[in-house]
Amino acid sequence: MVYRRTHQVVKRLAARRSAILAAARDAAAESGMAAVQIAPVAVRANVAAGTVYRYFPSKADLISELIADVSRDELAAIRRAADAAPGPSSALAAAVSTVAVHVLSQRKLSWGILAEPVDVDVTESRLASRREIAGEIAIRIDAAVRAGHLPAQDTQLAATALLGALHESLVGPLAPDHLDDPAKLRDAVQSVTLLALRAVGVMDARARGLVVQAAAVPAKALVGA
Amino acid sequence: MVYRRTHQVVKRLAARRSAILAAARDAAAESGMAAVQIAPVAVRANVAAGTVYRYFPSKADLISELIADVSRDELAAIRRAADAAPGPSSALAAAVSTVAVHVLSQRKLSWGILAEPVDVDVTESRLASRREIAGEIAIRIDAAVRAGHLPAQDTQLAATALLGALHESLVGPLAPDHLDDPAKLRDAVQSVTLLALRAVGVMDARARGLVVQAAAVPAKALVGA
DNA sequence: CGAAGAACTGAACAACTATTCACGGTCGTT
DNA sequence: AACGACCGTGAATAGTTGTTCAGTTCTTCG
Repeated sequence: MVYRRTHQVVKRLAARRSAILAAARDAAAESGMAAVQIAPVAVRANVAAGTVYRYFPSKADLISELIADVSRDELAAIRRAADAAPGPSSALAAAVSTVAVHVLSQRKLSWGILAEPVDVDVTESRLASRREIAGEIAIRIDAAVRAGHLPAQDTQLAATALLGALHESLVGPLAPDHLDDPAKLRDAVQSVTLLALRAVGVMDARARGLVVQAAAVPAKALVGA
Repeated sequence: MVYRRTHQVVKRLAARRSAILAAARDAAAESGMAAVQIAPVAVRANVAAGTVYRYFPSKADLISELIADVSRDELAAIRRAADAAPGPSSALAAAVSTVAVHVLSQRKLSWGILAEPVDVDVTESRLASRREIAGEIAIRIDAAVRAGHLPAQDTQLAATALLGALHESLVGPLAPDHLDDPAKLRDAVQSVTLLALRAVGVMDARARGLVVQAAAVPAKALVGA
């Protein structure tokens, strides 16, 4: 009666778990959150429906973890971009651009993570996700304020507003469909970044410069996606 | 076999219809969209569940009409406020402030109308609602651009972004709960209006002036609500 | 008043999916 | 190899609500 999981088994279990999460992610990216149903996800992951419940207590947990995963990726990308920037204002511009590029390169998935109706309650994880990302943006705004590049303001509120602007204009239902044209995608990223920077108080002329710099790097990622 | 609806009956039918819509609206305002279920709404409206289907083909139609109704009210308020303003920039500021005040004075309802998950598909009516309101804001931005008060820009994109910023920061899940303090409410309206005006290119100093003016009128509405 | 049509009722129905669980297969220890 | 524990299966279950409809009540008009 002494059964211990061998390293091999542990690895296989972890792989299954990832496969299920990946299947959920793929389903969401392809057909939206409504397509993330236990049975289809299980098929995609090459397991039976019941197996999903060996790894996730409920559908809500599965989707919550999916949301957390995607957020983690995005947060890391934002930090990377911002940390690589030469100064606080550039960092802010880079952070904003990165968010824009990310949501645009995975519009359906982003929409699913952010706001698409789901039949189970995932408000908690969505809230956590936004809080983290808004917090990161707030930090960058704060740095720019302290550097004297921006007027004093409620940075948390500003960060939240910026995220709302990005999401609504790029992945919301009103967002235009310029998926066909890479040039238009870049334009959209730049326009929205410009709006965001001006919103927190960057002067128009300076903002335009920052936007061009910030757009240079992630533009590649966008084309590649 | 000549049965004709008497004026009295027509009026009663219309009243019932309104009662059902009002019941739905109340339910949404009180407990969110999840509470807008046929049976409870019917009880609220003092009719049987089946009766609801004499007036609305399906739950989706009921909710769509609810969304359209609320949007109509908001749109009218925006137009009224903007038209009463002395100039294009003031009009824009007034429009933005009005949206802010409206969503804050009915947070739960606004959230329900805008983005709260619903089990039936209402994307169409939500889209129409946003399109109308964003269009109105776009018109005001355009006017300010043509008056030379703002730099040239994609007004539709800008309007969408502004709405996103307002909604996310005031009624989104990350919005702080300052329902308790009227002063903080006014602060929030002003802060967000300021962000919005700067976003489209109003200079900081001028924007601050516009915000104070625009806040003066609707502030009363907010206190009254 | 009475017949015919319209409106209303609310209990029964239907459809959709998350979740369960008894069974069979696989893995680890002795 | 044998045994026990765990892992995987997928058909059956269950709970939730929108929707229907046969019967009842109300309204109109000859």
